Formats: sequence, C-alpha cells, structure tokens
Amino acid sequence: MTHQPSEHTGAPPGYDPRAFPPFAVTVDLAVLTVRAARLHVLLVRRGEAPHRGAWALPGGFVRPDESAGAAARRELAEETGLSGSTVRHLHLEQLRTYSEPDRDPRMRVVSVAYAALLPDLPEPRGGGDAAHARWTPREDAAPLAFDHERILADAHERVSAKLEYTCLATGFCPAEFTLGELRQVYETVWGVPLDPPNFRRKVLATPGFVEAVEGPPRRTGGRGKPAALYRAGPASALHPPLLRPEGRRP
Amino acid sequence: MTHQPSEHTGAPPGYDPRAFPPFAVTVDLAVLTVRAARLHVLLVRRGEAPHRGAWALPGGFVRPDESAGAAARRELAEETGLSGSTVRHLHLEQLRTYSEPDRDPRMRVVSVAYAALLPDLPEPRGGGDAAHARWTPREDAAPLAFDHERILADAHERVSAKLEYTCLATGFCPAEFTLGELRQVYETVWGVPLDPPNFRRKVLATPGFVEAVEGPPRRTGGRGKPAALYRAGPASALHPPLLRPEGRRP
DNA sequence: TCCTTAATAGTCATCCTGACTATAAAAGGG
DNA sequence: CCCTTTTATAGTCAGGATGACTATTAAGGA
Repeated sequence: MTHQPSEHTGAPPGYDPRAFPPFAVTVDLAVLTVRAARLHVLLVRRGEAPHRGAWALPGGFVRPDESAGAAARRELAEETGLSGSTVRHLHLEQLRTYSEPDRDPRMRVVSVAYAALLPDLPEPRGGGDAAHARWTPREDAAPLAFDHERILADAHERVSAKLEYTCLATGFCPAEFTLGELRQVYETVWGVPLDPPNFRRKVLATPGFVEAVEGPPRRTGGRGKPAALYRAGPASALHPPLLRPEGRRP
Repeated sequence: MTHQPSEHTGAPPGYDPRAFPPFAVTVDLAVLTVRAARLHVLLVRRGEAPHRGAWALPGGFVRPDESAGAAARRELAEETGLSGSTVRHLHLEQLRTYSEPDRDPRMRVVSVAYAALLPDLPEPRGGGDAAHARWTPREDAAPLAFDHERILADAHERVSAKLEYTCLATGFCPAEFTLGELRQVYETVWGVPLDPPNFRRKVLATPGFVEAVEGPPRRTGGRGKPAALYRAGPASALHPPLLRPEGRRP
C-alpha cells in the first residue's frame, strides 16, 4: 500500500499525488458473547440517517492518528464501558474490509470489520449516551443497517472456524470455568450438540489448552455432579484441530 | 460500515458529516507462483519517491467507483498483462488491511492486501511501461518498500494455511497436471518434503479434489516413470484437512 | 545393459475419533 | 429418606486416517 499515484498504478496521467480519491475509513465491530446458552451480538440503535432508528453493529470513524485496530479498541471501550485494561487485552480479530462503492449512500466509505469475543455478559453501559447498546440473540439480529448482516455472518463463520484450530473458546469464558461451560461455548457457536466425554478427552489431551484449578470442585449452580474448575492454558493453537461434526457419515 | 460521525462514534462534537478524516485507500498484491520448485512473488521496481528504486508489491489506488477487489483485479491485469478473462476467474484472496498511521511518510494511506495464485509462469509483461515487473524467489524478496515484507509474510502464511483445508493448490497448477506437480506445490509452499505414496493416497481419497484425465500418461519431461494426468475437481474444501507435518513427534 | 529417478501399489502399526456403557455426586420431589 | 433426574467423569471398542516403509514398474542416460 501506500503507493504513489503514477501511470502504472492506473491513475490518470498527470495525476497529482495529493489529489488522491478521498475515502472515509471506519471500523465495524461484531462483538460476540455466549449468554444463556445462546450466541449474542452487541448492537446499537442508530440515531442518525441513513438507517436512523435501525439496529447496527457498533463502530465509527478511524481518527487521523490511529490505526484501524486502535480505533476498534477505542470504539469497543466507548460502547461497552469496559475498562481500558480489559479492552486492551481481549482478542480482537480483523475480519476483512468492505469497500463496495455503494455501501453508504452519502459518501465513499470503506470499513475494516473486527470480531471480538467477550467472556460473560456485562450489560453494556455506553461511555456517554450509549444506553442504546444492547445484547441481541444472534438469530434475532436482523434487519441491520448497511451491510452489517453480512459482516455479522462473516464474523460468525470466522469465529466458528477459529474454534476448530485455536484455543479462542476460552475467550468466551470467565477466568475460571468448567469443561461443561467450555463445551457450551462450542455447542452454542457451532449450533450442534457435542458428546461430553469425547469433548473432555479431547480438551484434556491437548497440552496447554486448559489447566486444572486446585481448589474444590465448587461452583455448581445447577443440578448434577459438581464439575472441576479450569483456567485457560498457555497454548494458542490446537494440534490436531477440534473439527466441527459436519462431515458426518451415517 | 459507513457510519455517520456523531458523538458516540468518538468524533468531536459538532463534527461536520462531510469533514471526515481524509484517507487514501490502496490495494497491494502478493502474487505468488511456483516456478522451478521454488515459490516466487511478483515484484515491481518503484519509480517514485518514497522508496524510489526499491522493490515493492504491485498495487495502486482504489478508484472512486470501484471496490478494493475490483481495483486488485485491475492492477493485476495491468501488471501481468494477463487477459481480462484470466484475471477475472483466478482466485484473489483478501488478506487483511494495513492501516498504521506512519505506513506512508507522505500521507495517511490504508491498504487492503490481496493474495493471488498463478498457475505456471507467464513472464510478466506490464500493460504499459511495466517491464519493471519481475518474478523473484520468495526468500530473495527483501528488502521491500513500506511494510511489504510483512504483507508478503502474511500472504505466505495464509496460503500455507489454506492449502491445508482447501483445494487451492490446483490454482498453482496448469489445467492438467500430475500428482507429482501437485505435490511439488505443497512441498514448495510449505518448505517440507512429503511422502509421495501417502500424498497420492490422501489426494485420491478426497472426493472432488482431482479428476483423472483419460488420455495416455503422456507428458513426462524428465526421467522416471510417466505420471498420469489429472485436472482440478469440483470440490473446494478438504475434509478432513491435509495438515502440514509440523507436530512431528520422534 | 546397468543405474538412477520417479510413479504407483501395498503393508503395518499408531493415533484419533465417534458411539456407547457405566459410575459418581449433586438437587428435588414425594 | 428414598428415588428420579441431571451432569460430570471414567472407560471401552471399532473404524478411519496417517506416518513410515517396502516393493514394483517404467522411463532416461551413461
């Protein structure tokens, strides 16, 4: 990137280097969490045209002195009210960039989309007036403004895929969690039930995925035998991967 | 996205919707091919400051009326002289967007990077004055202008990963190819030798990956027993994946 | 003709996974 | 207090997939 306009770039001859085509650059965030065994996404209600009153993914303009990733973290902090330290450390994944010329009816805007995973469910308290932010079940997130349904679908697919070969799932969990909760994350994001013994075997057989927490098997909450607690381990990748059960042969 | 500047986006209060921060948007292309059992990348020599005279990835400004993907295809056609039809059909993969504020010393430029795979080795004949385009062995592609070494590294990693779970490798091959040539693609991109019988077994066991070509086992070229010919099949994904031999346990 | 090279056919043991069965430890209802 | 329900956890078992090898076939070159 950052090319000089010149003949071979396709710019018109005699093109002035400073007279580049002007674009606005924004970020859009697909912030996901697992809540009550359902995948939720953070949505805001638009207060401005176009799509005034419609639900949309949070986002905003990239400022002149920050990268798109920095803008995404700033917007995330503003929308959720999470502490700077929390936002600074959580996983932000750049999805892709959407640049169709007609994405925005007012002007040429390209948007860099990010996906973020949040542990539990801190009700969003927008930094300023953002009581307009709400957790919405993923399947209820329609219609959305602009091409945000597409972005959300891409985010969902990317997260589903990354669960297969990374330890990302622990990002959906609190600091200490049970294997049942971790399994719930997979089942919720993938939308399929998993066999508890097999899931347990696989997770425990992957070095560095999770670490046992010493204490008693406290923290039941519901019925059933109390489960042991684990925390996220140092590993970041899964070898071999934990594949979605899709190629099922009966 | 395409957001209206407003208080909750982080824009200054009273911000005028049209006075968005101005950015230039470019595309950069990591065009890869396998040539003489080595991975090559298409580089151009810069004729303008900054980095005048340095090698760089081909690319250029996105025009006001085209998407980044369309700009990438246009630039690719201009740099390689490939036919419009060829360029229109080959696989272009959006990598990610690079937006560090200091990427370009002259102005604020964000660049959408793409990776492309080309079959054999059509010596690049730039559309206009682009005799400045050259195939360069991937490991010789340094130093490069701007952050292009980083982009190239990201492209290499992305392609390596996609070879594992997609049929992308056939994109490096001509219309008809031998399993040895296909294996060569994997070995070259991954930089590791693969066991020929095992590779063959895996490829043939994946439905739709390749289809046998009827004719005689023509097209030898070198020594050894002549190999049967295949063409790309209809499948696009590999289930289960063909994983890189990295987690080797001795 | 002998040697080298590369494709292709098989073998074998191991690892991983999906499908199940069984046991343990809680909560809740009668 | 006993019984049922629920969830966690321990094992078992067969089949598929893979890595490591051996063997055979069919060219080219010296």
